[in-house]
Amino acid sequence: MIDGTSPNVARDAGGATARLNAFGALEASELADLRAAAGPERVLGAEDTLWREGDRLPGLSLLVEGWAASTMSFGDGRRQMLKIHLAGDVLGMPSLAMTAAAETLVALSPVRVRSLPLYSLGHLFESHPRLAAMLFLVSQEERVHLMDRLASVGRTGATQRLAAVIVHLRDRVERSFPDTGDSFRLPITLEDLADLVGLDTGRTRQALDALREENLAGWSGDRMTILDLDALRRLSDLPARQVVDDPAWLPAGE
Amino acid sequence: MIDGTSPNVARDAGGATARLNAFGALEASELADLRAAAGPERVLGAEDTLWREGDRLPGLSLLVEGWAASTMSFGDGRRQMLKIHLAGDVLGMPSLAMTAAAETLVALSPVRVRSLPLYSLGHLFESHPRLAAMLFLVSQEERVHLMDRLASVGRTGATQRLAAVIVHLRDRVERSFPDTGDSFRLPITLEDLADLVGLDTGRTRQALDALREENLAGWSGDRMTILDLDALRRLSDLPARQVVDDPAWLPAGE
DNA sequence: CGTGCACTTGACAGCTGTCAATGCCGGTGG
DNA sequence: CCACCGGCATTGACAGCTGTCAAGTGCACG
Repeated sequence: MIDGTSPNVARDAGGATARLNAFGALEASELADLRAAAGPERVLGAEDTLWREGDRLPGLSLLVEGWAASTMSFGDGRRQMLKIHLAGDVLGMPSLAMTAAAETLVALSPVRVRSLPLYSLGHLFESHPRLAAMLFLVSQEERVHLMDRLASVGRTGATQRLAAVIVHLRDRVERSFPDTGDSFRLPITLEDLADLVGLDTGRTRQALDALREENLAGWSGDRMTILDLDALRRLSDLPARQVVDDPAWLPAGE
Repeated sequence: MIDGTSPNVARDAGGATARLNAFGALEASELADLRAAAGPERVLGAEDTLWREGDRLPGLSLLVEGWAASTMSFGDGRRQMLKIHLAGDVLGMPSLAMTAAAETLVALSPVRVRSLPLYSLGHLFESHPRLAAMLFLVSQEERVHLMDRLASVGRTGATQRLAAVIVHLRDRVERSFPDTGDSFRLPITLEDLADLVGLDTGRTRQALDALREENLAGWSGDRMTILDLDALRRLSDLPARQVVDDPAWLPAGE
């Protein structure tokens, strides 16, 4: 592995199963076809760009290992980080609906990715309806995540926003790597974190200090440590989202 | 019709086709099954609630006619409006991934809705993969929309944010009702608009005045009038998103 | 030992939210 | 018909929060 902190739970089928399994166990034939569809692994370095907003989307990518981020930039250079992607995430789905990529995708650390050709997506909807429905559900989950972020950024102040981001991150890391303790690696710069929260670096530092001061969370070097998750969540004022287990309406596997 | 301003383009199959047709024409059998799956029409009054965040989601709803909004509220009463729904929208999809509804859904005007039972969603993925893929694409489009909003709210000031919201609204109204001119009905209160943009009513009024001052847009009573769309879009600093026409990878219709 | 990059800190202006006072309008009840 | 009331909109004062900018620090790298 490139990096010592990514357990291989996400490697089953090139990084896709960690997220999909949340909505029900994958069957053997589904897994096999997923494996077959994904292209060979490619390795990219930190700060490499998979694609830029405005580009024609080259296709979907499965993030097998490492950290990546999607961002949107404004004309004056301001940048909003939309999401940090972890191993197991499928990259590029939103832009499928558009003629040009809506987001820029950059590696935050060295990453390993496998591309997923578009025709195989069509095949997937035809041959594996249950798998397609799971992909659909992952997208709905992302929508909820974005809605949470929008509400947080639109209606709360610096510290509260930062708390929300940290809690979200922790929940996602925990779900991908269930054995994560109260601290996880977060290999980004302060400016990246500021872009993620929607603040400048000065205010982000202040907010971090505030969280540290109240023994809620600490960030040193590239490691985020949660000191009081419940209090952080209360501060963020967002409910703990619980992903549905195995929706009754899912088509049966074949 | 309840209200004089909604053309019936969206009524083909109970409100779903306006959005789905964007990604390719629906076939006869697809249409017929959609029609059959949707429940009877229900009429709700303005300010009626379809469901509240935290509720168990009663199921999907097709918005046949009228305006609705999804919102998220914080403990202290602050509220973020996530989206204004138009006739043709499918309501409730994000919460499918969760055990409890993530958003509150309220009618902004009298509305007509048809419920779409969950088991029929499973059937849809099995029997109409092409239709399922279109529903998938609609979700991706929504993700891009949320990403745009997040970037706008996170990184731009009051007037710019308001401009972005107005442009987004116009684009969506225009797409659902192609014969819309430079003005459309927007039956919401100033406070609703403020909740949508992520501002208070005072600042929203100021921003509206600023747009009016520069002959970009005007809002009087319940009607929004676009005076200079290009300038508005430039101000918002978000690219004009172009929805993909007929993706090559879509499964063939049967 | 220099150079560059990221981080830290602080002053300051500008923007935004809160709050309160006022006006407007439609609906209700006398 | 008229007085009253409640909801919504408008406006302004004010404090507080946030972004910009600049200077200084520490560290990794060459």
